[in-house]
Amino acid sequence: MAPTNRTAKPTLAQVAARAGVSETTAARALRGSTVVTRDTVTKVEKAAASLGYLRNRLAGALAGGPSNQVAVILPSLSNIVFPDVLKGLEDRLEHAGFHPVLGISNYDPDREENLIRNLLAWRPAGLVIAPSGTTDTSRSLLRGVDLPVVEIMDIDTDPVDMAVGMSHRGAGLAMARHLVARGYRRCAYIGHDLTRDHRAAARLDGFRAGLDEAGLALTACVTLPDPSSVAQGRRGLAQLLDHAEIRPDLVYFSNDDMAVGGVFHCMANAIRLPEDLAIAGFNGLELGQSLPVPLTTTASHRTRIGETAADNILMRIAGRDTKRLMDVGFSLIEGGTS
Amino acid sequence: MAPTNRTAKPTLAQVAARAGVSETTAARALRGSTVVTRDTVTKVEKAAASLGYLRNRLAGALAGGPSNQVAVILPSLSNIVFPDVLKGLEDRLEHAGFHPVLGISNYDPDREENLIRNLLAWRPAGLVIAPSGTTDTSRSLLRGVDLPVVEIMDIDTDPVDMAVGMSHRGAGLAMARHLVARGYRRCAYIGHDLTRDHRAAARLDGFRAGLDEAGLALTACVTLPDPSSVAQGRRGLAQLLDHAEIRPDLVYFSNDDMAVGGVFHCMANAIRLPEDLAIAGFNGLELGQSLPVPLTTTASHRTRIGETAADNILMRIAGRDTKRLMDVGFSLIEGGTS
DNA sequence: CTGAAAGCGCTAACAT
DNA sequence: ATGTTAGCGCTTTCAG
Repeated sequence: MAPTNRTAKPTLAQVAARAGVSETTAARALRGSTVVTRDTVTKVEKAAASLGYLRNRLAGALAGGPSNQVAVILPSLSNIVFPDVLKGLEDRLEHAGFHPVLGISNYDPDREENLIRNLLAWRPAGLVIAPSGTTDTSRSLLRGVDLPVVEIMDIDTDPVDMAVGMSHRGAGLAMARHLVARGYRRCAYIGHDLTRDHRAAARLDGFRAGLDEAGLALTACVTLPDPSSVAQGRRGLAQLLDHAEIRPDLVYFSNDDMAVGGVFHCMANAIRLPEDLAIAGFNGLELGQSLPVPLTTTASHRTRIGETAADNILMRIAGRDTKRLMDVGFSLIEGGTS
Repeated sequence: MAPTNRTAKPTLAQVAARAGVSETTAARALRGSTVVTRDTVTKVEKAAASLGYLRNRLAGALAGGPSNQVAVILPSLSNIVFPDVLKGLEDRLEHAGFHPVLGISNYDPDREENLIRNLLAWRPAGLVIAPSGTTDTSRSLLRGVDLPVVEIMDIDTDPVDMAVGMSHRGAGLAMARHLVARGYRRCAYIGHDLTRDHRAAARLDGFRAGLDEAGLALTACVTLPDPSSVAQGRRGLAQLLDHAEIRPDLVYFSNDDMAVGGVFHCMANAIRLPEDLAIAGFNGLELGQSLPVPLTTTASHRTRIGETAADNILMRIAGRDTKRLMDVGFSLIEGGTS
């Protein structure tokens, strides 16, 4: 009853032998093929259990069976944004018996290219990637493979296969229009490292366009070299208010982490929100909405992006058709900080 | 120069043929074996590139080559804690050319057991698990395999192979002693679902023991049925202050997310910290330390746990010896909320 | 409903 | 330094 040997893994052949059937039948029984007799299934299952048999999917996948691995490439795990996406992905994959194989590109296109190559070497059933300045080589690698590929987060560019996300430029634009309509005129921006995070850059671009429509321009634009964080946002606002020639009536932050830092700076310095200063962020994190005064921001539907990406990978594996572009949209949250 | 065919993946045999060498030599060249002539390496690499060859690790691993996959099983991705661990893991694995294959148990022992089985079927080079009430079957599965296994987060129980983490009971105990020494006497507790999160339960247990040493007991103990969150913490404190018969001078929260919610409740209701009420959390998240008044809490070294786990998996793969128990410790952060 | 044969693409031995 | 041989453990044909 106990596994006989801790090193030599029992094989299907051994299970078959013990059950007194052929390897083929044993395989069919174990995978729940309907053609096998209930009787044989029981026999084989008993044999497998008694040997402590553990299916070897390496062999299975090599022999032409399906893989249940999906390569997932994300730029970072440092704030909650990508874990939220991953959660959505994992959840749907899990329910279908699939597993994500993870790679973190750290916003580095070369590392990303490497990851693609390494993960494809495992012949996954699909690939999901949140691109970070993808190289031509990367794109041609992805184009050359015969498996469903979903590019996530962004739908502003033309995907190799499928894309799930939202328009970041559109989100920045919508926020600018909204704030201009509410009467803000002296808008400043505080962001993190934009050369790496091109989606944040797209939002800023859209925001600028929205101001421009009203004949306005940013009164100040601070970008800090480090990744976004609450501490960074707090520091950024302190710096901006110290040095800016024009005192802004609103600050648009590159994301909610940064914006919450701004809110904390205001709290600590008796700057009233939104009377003295308005603040807006991006993402719609729970954190921002739980503040004493909820943050004005744009909700990005991160988990839904993950779920939709997974669902479409799974659909394609099942042989069904999918759309090329899936826009999960965004929603403006009118909080109390503006 | 372009990949010849998008479906039929070129094999090593084809590369070898085109380079005019044997399969073995081609393999050696491609994997950077030192015995091959620089000349042949060039030839083979050229052939591989021209065919758009992509290594098939399924075949390699099946044939006895090394796997570079490491199974990783975590209970959740919903707050930043496990993503932080995963980040540490991924970072170190990545640098060694390894990839995590992920499973999320959702704090469900049965799902965990399933994940173990499914992930082991891919014959990973190692396995890292943050157990959630692991079943006997799970433990015997893990004991029966021939690969390095690290149980992470907790070192309060005896590991199957290796364990990396800290004593959660110890953290609760240390916090209680610290707060008692600072003069707090009416301590309450607010937590999330403890039946699922046994590490939070261990902290509470330690905290109680610490109070007990001073002849004290919790004046109130609220546990909410849902997962932890800022909103939940805020609600919990509101509820506690409404209903508690004894007004506490301190509330220990199950973690920082919850504690930050408590801080927000105080801010919104003009409850002064720490004069009217003191608050303590657990984890040492950046969020809590960026508050206008930094949170009193215990720093758990989450990323370090991930890094250490990965390092030890890698050491064992390299054939080196490792310790059974690795305590990364914790550190008390004396913030301004106590 | 079950079985026999062939082979997935690679790597580790063992030659040479 | 390179080649030959023999599988790894399974799944897919194709036959009964």
